[in-house]
Amino acid sequence: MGQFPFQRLQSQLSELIHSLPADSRLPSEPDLARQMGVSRATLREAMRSFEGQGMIRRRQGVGTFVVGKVPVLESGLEVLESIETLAHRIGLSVKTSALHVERIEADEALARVLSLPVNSILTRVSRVIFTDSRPVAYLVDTLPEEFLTPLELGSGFTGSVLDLMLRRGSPKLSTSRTEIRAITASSEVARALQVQRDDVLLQFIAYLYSDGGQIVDYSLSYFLPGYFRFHVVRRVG
Amino acid sequence: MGQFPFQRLQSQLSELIHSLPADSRLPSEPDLARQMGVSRATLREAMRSFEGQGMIRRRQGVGTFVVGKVPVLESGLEVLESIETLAHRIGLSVKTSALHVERIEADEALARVLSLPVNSILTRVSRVIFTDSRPVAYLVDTLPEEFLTPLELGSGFTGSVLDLMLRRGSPKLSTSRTEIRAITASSEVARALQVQRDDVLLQFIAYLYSDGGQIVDYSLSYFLPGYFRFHVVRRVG
DNA sequence: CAGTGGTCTAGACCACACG
DNA sequence: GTGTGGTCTAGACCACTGA
Repeated sequence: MGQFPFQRLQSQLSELIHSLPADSRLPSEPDLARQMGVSRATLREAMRSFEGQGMIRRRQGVGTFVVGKVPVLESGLEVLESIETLAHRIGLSVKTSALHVERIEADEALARVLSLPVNSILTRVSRVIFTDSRPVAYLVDTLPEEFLTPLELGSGFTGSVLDLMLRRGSPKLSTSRTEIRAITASSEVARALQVQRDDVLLQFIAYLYSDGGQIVDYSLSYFLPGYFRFHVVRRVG
Repeated sequence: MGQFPFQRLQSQLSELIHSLPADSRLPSEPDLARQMGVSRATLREAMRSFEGQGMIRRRQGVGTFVVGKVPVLESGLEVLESIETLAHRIGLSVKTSALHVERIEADEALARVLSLPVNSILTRVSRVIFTDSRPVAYLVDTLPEEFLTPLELGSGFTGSVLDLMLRRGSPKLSTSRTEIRAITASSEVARALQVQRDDVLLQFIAYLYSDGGQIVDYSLSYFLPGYFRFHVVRRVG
């Protein structure tokens, strides 16, 4: 056995993956491990990075597949827009699924971020965005009941709280302060996005303000790298 | 044995870590695995996420330590500034180490991003930023020799190409287009930042333009989450 | 040198998808 | 049921640190 099984493995796997057509299936893990002359644990560890780069996709009970070119949702961060609007502008088709609307009470942490008393009534909207028959973003909006009640969400509601407010025209919105983080997927988010626990994600934590300076919406967004490309133009000095 | 060793493990470990004072050492991995009633592999997998969150730090040959509160470098993305300038503005002390300056030739990929002929002479400046006696950022600048030669870098050069150009006053700089990604650490970057391979990092890919529209500098930046907090103010519609 | 974290192995059992 | 990926185990050896 070589002294650096891991690096050798990665290049071997890279060649194998690139040599196969899109959507084709790789050998099963036990078979592939035997072929490569390593244990299954080592094989899986090496595969992790390829999955993180979006080159392969593993589906439990089915197999491991080569991923072809994927549509990319590219956007500047200067202007706030919904994923739906972004996709439409680019000419890409996205679908909302797993749309859930809940009525919840503010715990201490939520009360603090929304500047409200504890136990205030809130509306929570969570949803998963699909494109290319794959979940690529998981979005959770939390906002005071005064701005949105579950009852207001009739048919035709796509899940975008931002678009709904813009369509409604009230409250008047001004800006969103968005923090950008790199994180690993929790069990909950991993399930929603059909990735492994501990896979890398881009996270936005956003506070949306009305033109009166009030916090209208607190949102958490999780994006699959590879399907999104965010950029910002920074001025010097 | 319980049916979900992993989740139980995580909460047990979380309690243990929080119950210990900063900088204290955890039991060795074999000991801890025995105490928790799991195999060492499972223990290490659970520890990964804590390390990713910056709660613990593992050092080969030494041990695993609880990390206390760490200084955070917070910054908006609207304005481009060097890490040194940012740290100074916040009142934090950072040190540059592993400063390397090379003279290289543009390969095909570099030539394309810098809009130059292949084999053009380039200057590459790479460095690691320390704070709190820990590497927290790894920065690589690549730029045409006409803008910076290795010879220009006398003593007092901190490593910031941006600051040097601003001090020098030429070329005149306008904006930087910065792409923001969540990635896992390659072996090279992992070594520089003293983290595990596959640990999550925030990456900036930046193109710095002169006011003539020419690309002056192409930079890759890798940030340890937990030590940096980047945000952007987005306007609506 | 002894002790630590980093890597790897061979095998087992589980949860899941699909015929 | 059969075969897949997901998880876990017990043990081994390596690379590194610091006394």
